[in-house]
Amino acid sequence: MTDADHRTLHNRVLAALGPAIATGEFAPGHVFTLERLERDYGVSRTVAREAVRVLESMRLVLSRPRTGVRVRPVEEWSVFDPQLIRWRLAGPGRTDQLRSLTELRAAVEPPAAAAAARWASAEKRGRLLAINDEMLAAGGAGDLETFLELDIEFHRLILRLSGNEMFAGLSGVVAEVLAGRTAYHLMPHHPRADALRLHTHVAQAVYDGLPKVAEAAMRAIVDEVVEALSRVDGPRNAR
Amino acid sequence: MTDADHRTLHNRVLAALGPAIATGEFAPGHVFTLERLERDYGVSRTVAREAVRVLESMRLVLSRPRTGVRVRPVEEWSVFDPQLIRWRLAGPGRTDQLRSLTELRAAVEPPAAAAAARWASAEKRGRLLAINDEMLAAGGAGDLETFLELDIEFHRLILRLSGNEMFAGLSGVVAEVLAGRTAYHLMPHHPRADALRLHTHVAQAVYDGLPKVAEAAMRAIVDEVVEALSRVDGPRNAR
DNA sequence: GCATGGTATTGGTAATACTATTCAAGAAGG
DNA sequence: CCTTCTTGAATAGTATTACCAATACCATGC
Repeated sequence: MTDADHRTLHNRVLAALGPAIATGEFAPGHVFTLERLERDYGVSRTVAREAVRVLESMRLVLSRPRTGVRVRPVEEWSVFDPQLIRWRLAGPGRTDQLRSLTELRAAVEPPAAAAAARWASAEKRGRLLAINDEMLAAGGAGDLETFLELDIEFHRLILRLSGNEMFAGLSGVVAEVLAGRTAYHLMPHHPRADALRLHTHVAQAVYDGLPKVAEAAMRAIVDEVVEALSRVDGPRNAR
Repeated sequence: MTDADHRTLHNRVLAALGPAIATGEFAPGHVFTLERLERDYGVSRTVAREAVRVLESMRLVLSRPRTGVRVRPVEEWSVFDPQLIRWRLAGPGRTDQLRSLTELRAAVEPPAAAAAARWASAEKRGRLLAINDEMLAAGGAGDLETFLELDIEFHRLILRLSGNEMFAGLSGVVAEVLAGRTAYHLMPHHPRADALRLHTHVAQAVYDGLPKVAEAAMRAIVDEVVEALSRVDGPRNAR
């Protein structure tokens, strides 16, 4: 959610340069030099180099002597880098990014719910029921802001309870997606009654240790989310 | 597959420091200074800082004045960073990493196969059948090396054909897993007849534009892989 | 076509000044 | 006494600058 620490200069350069590359303003193949960065952002060579090194580790650019810094083809980018995801969500490609992330959610969350039902400890499974209760309350009261927070917490907890580090590593991404689809008004941001019921099913199934039920309920949730995104944003091929 | 470019000094520092952190030798909470890096690796301050910046962008460490560079808790790491995944696969935690990545594969590849069947163009779907033919040939001839290469290419193509950037972004990871489980001898590296048949089903279903069939066949493949990993490596709770 | 050398640009070092953060000592107040 | 707040020094990262080395592109000329 929070952007990278802007206290350091190289992060400020990244905050300008990263989005420029991520949104395609500096398209793949585009070349710039360190000196250019020094002039454009009024920073020293050291700082410019640090920024480039970070972009390099994200596989956004390639730096070579005599050539300069070249933007790499999109297929080579580390598209799972949280920073890069945030940059793309903030730019004009946010709809595409949101769609691909939502499809990723739809793939991962059902198995994650199943794993949580199988492996999670009793105490933590209880927390899921508690959050669900709060969600029902906030949803009924029409308090959309806290509902969003609880929704994020619910899905984050499922991913953590799965006991799989990779699944858990997606919790930040899922939070971005949940926040993003309301922030960008791409979804009807009204908690629907059937969605709420399905969350209860997931929580209860995880609590009762029923992997298949948890997986099916979660799949119903995410499939509906993918559907809703198509309705609002147009079907996939019509982009 | 290939490690990061070792031509630059900061990458050589990373090649030593990264694995040390990734494998827990430098545990979370551990603190070191730039001066320490300068002395240990015989590099200048500039190079040491560049290495730290990269680790920082992977969320492995936090650098603060007066404190030094502190290793962050594992839950905060960017576990999808390809570099980090490679470091962990090379260390003592490779079994756990392989298991979590395999579960990730199992979650993502079936939906990816379905998406490929829905959206991919005719020409590229044909390539899938061709690779499958080669796989059958190599498998029959007992040529395990080229079989592995083709297997990697097969799964990479599915992920690319899905038309989802995030799925496609996992193709490198899947390649690591496929290569890793034979390299570390954690799998019986004999292509099984039923696995081969299932690959054919996937290729044919994608070619014929049958998402549900492609998804089911792929799910059969990856579920068997997860099963096999449990058999060889022990069930998940007995780690 | 192919060698070859000039040159632009990054790679790396070193010295130095600045700045943020911590921590301890001491003062002020309860 | 004990607690809390201020103050200041020590420490380590942050940033700048200048300079030399290495590299790889590219034009030139054979």
